[in-house]
Amino acid sequence: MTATAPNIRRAAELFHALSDETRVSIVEMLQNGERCVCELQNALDAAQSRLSFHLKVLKDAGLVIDRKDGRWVYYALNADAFAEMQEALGALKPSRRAMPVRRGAACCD
Amino acid sequence: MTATAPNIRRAAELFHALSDETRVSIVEMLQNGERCVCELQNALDAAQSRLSFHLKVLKDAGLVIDRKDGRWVYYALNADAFAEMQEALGALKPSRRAMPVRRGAACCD
DNA sequence: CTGCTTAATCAAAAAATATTGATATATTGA
DNA sequence: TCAATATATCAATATTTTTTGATTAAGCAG
Repeated sequence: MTATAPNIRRAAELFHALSDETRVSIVEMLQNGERCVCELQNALDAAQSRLSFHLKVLKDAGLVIDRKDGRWVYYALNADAFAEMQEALGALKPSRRAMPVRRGAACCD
Repeated sequence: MTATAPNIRRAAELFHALSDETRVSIVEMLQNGERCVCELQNALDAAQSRLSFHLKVLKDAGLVIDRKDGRWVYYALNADAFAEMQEALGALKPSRRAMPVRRGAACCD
């Protein structure tokens, strides 16, 4: 039992992709449609290679897709991955019938 | 403009809290009600100080609350933070009317 | 009190991530 | 063809996280 269930691994990967402010900002910018790297660069005032790095993290996690057009590369959000994330989050959030307090029984013996 | 909007910072903090497999596993265990540290320890087969560390990350982000009872400390999920996370995610996911492809206009000049 | 048990904290080491600056590749326009 | 532009990638460094092994504090049973 050293391995982690794949869904847990995947959930962590997805959340990890959004665990950084720069990446959240990128996603926020892409919220209303695709943008090329240089637009993001201007808007976020981030060095080119830094942006490239974060875009790769997002892309590896599947949260964005890219499309090359001439010398530009346009990035856009991938709705499927966001849906996947919502499911993952839904599966983790406290269930309606979780016992809030467990009286009496000791936990460890 | 060095500072990040607080909601972006907060979103990253929340996602960060779930960006690690151990922490996702902890949350999954707490899904059905509170557990004391030693129970988590047994179930996850993790060293005590390691678990304590991850519980602290979750607690600092507000995702869990703790309750001391005798020599045990019980941890439980905090529904409010999960709701907050769902909102954050909802705000980031592609909007229904996002232009999928922007034809024509060059991006940078 | 004394001795166990639970759990937090701390310091050091290890591992993973992020940033920077340089270089490489592809595309376009002159 | 040549120069300029957009972007990816790489290597080195810096920074942040995570793990580990003590140590500490508090609660409880004898």
